[in-house]
Formats: sequence, structure tokens, C-alpha cells
Amino acid sequence: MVVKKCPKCGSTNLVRDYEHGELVCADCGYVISENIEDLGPEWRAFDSDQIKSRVRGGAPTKFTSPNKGLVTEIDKYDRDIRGARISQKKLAQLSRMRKWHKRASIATSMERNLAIALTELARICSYLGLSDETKEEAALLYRKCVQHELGRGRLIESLVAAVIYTVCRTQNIPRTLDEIARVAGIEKKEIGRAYRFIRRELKLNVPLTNPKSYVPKFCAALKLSGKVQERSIKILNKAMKKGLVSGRGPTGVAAAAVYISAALEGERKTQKEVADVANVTEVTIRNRYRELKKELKLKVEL
DNA sequence: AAGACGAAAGTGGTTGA
DNA sequence: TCAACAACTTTCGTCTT
Repeated sequence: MVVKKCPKCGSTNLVRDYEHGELVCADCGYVISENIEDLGPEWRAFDSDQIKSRVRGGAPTKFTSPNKGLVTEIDKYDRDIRGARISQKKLAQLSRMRKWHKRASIATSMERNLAIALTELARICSYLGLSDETKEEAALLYRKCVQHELGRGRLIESLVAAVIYTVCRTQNIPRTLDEIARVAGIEKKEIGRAYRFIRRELKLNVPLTNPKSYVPKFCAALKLSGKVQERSIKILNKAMKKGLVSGRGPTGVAAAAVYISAALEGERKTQKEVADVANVTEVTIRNRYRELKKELKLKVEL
């Protein structure tokens, strides 16, 4: 995979905001591109040699389809290979073949489980606006869970939700347990339990949620400028050095930083507006805001 | 009238015995 | 499994713009 760097500060710690198609530097807040390009393999060919060398590659292996994308399908183009029409009798036969071919391909119970899980996974990812890359990562992790026989005595859906949550955390994509619980239709408590379980069993090292990754999301929702984003990131960097971040809810910290930055940049939002998009209360914003103001000696004029 | 502020009491989750 | 604990929320009264 191509590792991109921030042109401003050189950091590789980039955060994606898929809802608004932006790539943002987590260290200085610089907005790198309006449209996130496809980071997957490039299948273009520029001359005939390349065409020859690449044409037999086929599509990239997909973890989201039950058979990893390597299917033999009987198509629905009811002609023989010369393009002549097929008789009614043959047509019925073909349709039966299609049916059984399809059934045979999801025959074992594990594969049936996967088929259900991956459908659900695709649905949730789409609702959460997650990229294909993230979706594939989640599908891969789900397969790993199945191999390790996690998920026994657990709803398929809660494992799927937990896997998605895990991948979002590792990829620094700002999605809260609440958001995932809402679209998955599973209780937050249940997802959290499944999440801790797979983290323990697979010995995953999931980093703490960085408040910085929420900044682009909140700013976009509040229609705030890139200036505010950069400022928020700066504030959060300082806050982290002072230890004002650990132990506190990442959304609350991020919300306070955005609230302060908006005021400093003359794009003031009310505490309630910020609180709503961050899904915390005004009181929490006030508490974090007070800490930040005190420790960082910020001069915020009302 | 609306927003900002903070105190006090209540809630749900984590942790350590 | 239970109790202590910290973070967060709810609620409410007061002050500021």
C-alpha cells in the first residue's frame, strides 16, 4: 500500500474523513486532498506488454464475498456460445443448474455463516460510510474470528459489529460504539463485550482512540473551515503532552477543542451545537473546555 | 430570550479484591 | 461477585449578552 505523507509537516499519521472525501493530517490538521483516491492495486496498463502481463491477473481477491471473489458463475445471458437462442427445455434446465450451483457454493455451515455475516458487514459498512479498503479489512478479521471459533454462542451480527468497531479503531476512523450499535441494531453493551473478547483471543493491539480523528468529522458537520481544524489539532497535540486526554472520553475532548477553535477563529458555535454533533452534553464540553483553557493558558474571548 | 456557567445528584461501566 | 471509583449525564439555579 502506498504510504502518503503530509506535505506540510511530513507526518504519515493521516486521518480519513470518508463522509466528506478528505484526507487530513492528524498532527497539523492540513487537509491533503479533496477526493481520496483508490489505494488499491492499479490495474491499468499503458502498452501492449503491460496488457499481456496484467490481463491474466483477474480482479483483486475480495474478502467480502464468501468465496473470496473467485467464482464460477453460470450467467443469465440465455444464449449458447454462438449466440443462438436456447430452447425452453434447456432454459429450464439451465435455471435449475444455476440454482443448485449457487446452493452448492454455500453448502457448508461455515460458509453459510460467512454469507450471512458478510452481507451484514457490507450493509453496516455502507451505512457508516466506510471505504472498501476498511470493509475488506473487516471481512478478513471476521474470517480470522471464525477460524478461531470465536462467535460461538454469539449472534453473528454482534461479532460483525465488533469486528467493524475494531477495524475502525485500528485504522483511526472515527466511529463510536454508539453509531455502530445504532446501525447494527445490537446493544452497545453486547458489541463491547464481543469486541473485548476478540481483542483478547486474537491478542490484538488496538490503539486508544485518538480525539484528533474526530476533528474533521465534527468540523464538517458544523461547516467549519480548515483553519478551525488545524487549530483544533494543535490544541489537542498540546493537550496530549499535558496528559489532559487520557482517561477522558475522546469525543468530549475533541468537541471542546473544536468549540474553542471555532471561537478563536471567529466562527463561533454554541456549546449545544457542538455537543449535538459530538453526542456529548454541554456540561462535558464545559468541563473539558475549562481544563484546556486552564492548562494551555488559552485566551478565549466570549 | 438565549446562551454560558457550575453545583449537586444520578447513571452505567471499569477495576481490583 | 461485589464494592469503590471516575467519567459522564441530568437537572436546575444564576449570571451574561
